[in-house]
Amino acid sequence: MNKEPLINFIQSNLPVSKQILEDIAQHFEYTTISKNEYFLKEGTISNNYLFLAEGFMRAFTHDTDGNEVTTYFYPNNRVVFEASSFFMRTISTENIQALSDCKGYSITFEKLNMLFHSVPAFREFGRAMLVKEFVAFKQRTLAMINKSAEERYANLINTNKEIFQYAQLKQIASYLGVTDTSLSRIRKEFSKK
Amino acid sequence: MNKEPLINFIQSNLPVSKQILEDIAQHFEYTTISKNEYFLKEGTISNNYLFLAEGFMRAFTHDTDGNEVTTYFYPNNRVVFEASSFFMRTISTENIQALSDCKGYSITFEKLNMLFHSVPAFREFGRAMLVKEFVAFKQRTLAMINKSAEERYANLINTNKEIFQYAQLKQIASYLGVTDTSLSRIRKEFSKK
DNA sequence: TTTATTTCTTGCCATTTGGCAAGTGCATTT
DNA sequence: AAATGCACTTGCCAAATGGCAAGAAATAAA
Repeated sequence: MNKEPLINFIQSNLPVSKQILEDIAQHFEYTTISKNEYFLKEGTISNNYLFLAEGFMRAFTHDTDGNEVTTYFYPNNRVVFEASSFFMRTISTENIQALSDCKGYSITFEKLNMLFHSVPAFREFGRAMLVKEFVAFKQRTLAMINKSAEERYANLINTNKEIFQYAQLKQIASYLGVTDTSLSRIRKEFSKK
Repeated sequence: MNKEPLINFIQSNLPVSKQILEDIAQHFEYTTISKNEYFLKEGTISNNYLFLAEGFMRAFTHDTDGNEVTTYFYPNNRVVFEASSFFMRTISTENIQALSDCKGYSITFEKLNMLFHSVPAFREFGRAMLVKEFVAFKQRTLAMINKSAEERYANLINTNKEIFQYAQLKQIASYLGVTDTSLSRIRKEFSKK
């Protein structure tokens, strides 16, 4: 079983020896998730931390009216986890679903903590991933406040074009904070330019 | 120097012995910040992690047009830090400013890491604070997407009334993602009910 | 291929929010 | 007390976005 993608990813975020990397990677296990299946279901406690080597996923929750709201998209070469449920052991209000067939390497909460304990340097990695997600959310909040829907759309298409390849309009719309109707129009306007 | 508030706060988030608590608290130092002064200035690397015992603060940044956007309010009995700059050692794009005279206990990045190392259980505390902030931002993003300005206002006044005591309208407006004009109107509508 | 189903687009109009400028109220200064 | 400066409010109108329903296009099923 080839864990190169995982090892490369960790290495690019944490400068440690090849030996330690192997040691860390060994505790992750190969995982596949078929298109439309769930990595996490709301109502459960998340117990898996995943490095997504191939594929595409999205997180979503339901608003007070019961509508799906996409909260995040996960391209490959990223870690996928729901911070609050996974680390705080609380019941998740979010779902994480594969939008294409996915392959990756996952580790349980218990094992991850064991690794944090036995490989102190790896804690930095864990923290970095957490902070990274945090920053992404902060920026998104900020964009929601001071960018127009069209600007948010433009930014998304410029930085994450692959989203449009995997997700459907409605899912992207709720992520951008507009209705699918509006997104359709924005798209039209945008294509004129 | 009485560190009771700090000790009580840590204890409420982490079940460890009185002895360990004292040990942790001993590394924090008493800090005061006068009204309108800065705990963090954009352009610098944040090096302090603060437990705010008394007072009220806000974080803000500037949007692309140069306008101030309030990104967070910090009531007392909370920790105050800018995750990305503090933990990743990056230059902050945010300011954190005292909205009233503040008192608290702060610790440097270096010392905090030393504590995480020497008191393993305390790492859980650090992670919990990070996740807590994260969750708060997620919820705010969600609210920006699927709540009207009036609902966001109603929620804020119900859960954080003290904000209205310390912050001015314009600061609250940018936090809620509306103009001060609109907030003024929302407020008027709201008071009718 | 034909039919059925789902996704996306569009027209029409309503609602929300913004922009600007004038006005009011309160506090500080002189 | 008068003048100045902020913070906040309000009126008027414009711009952005939403809601609904019908239609077009794409996709899946028969």
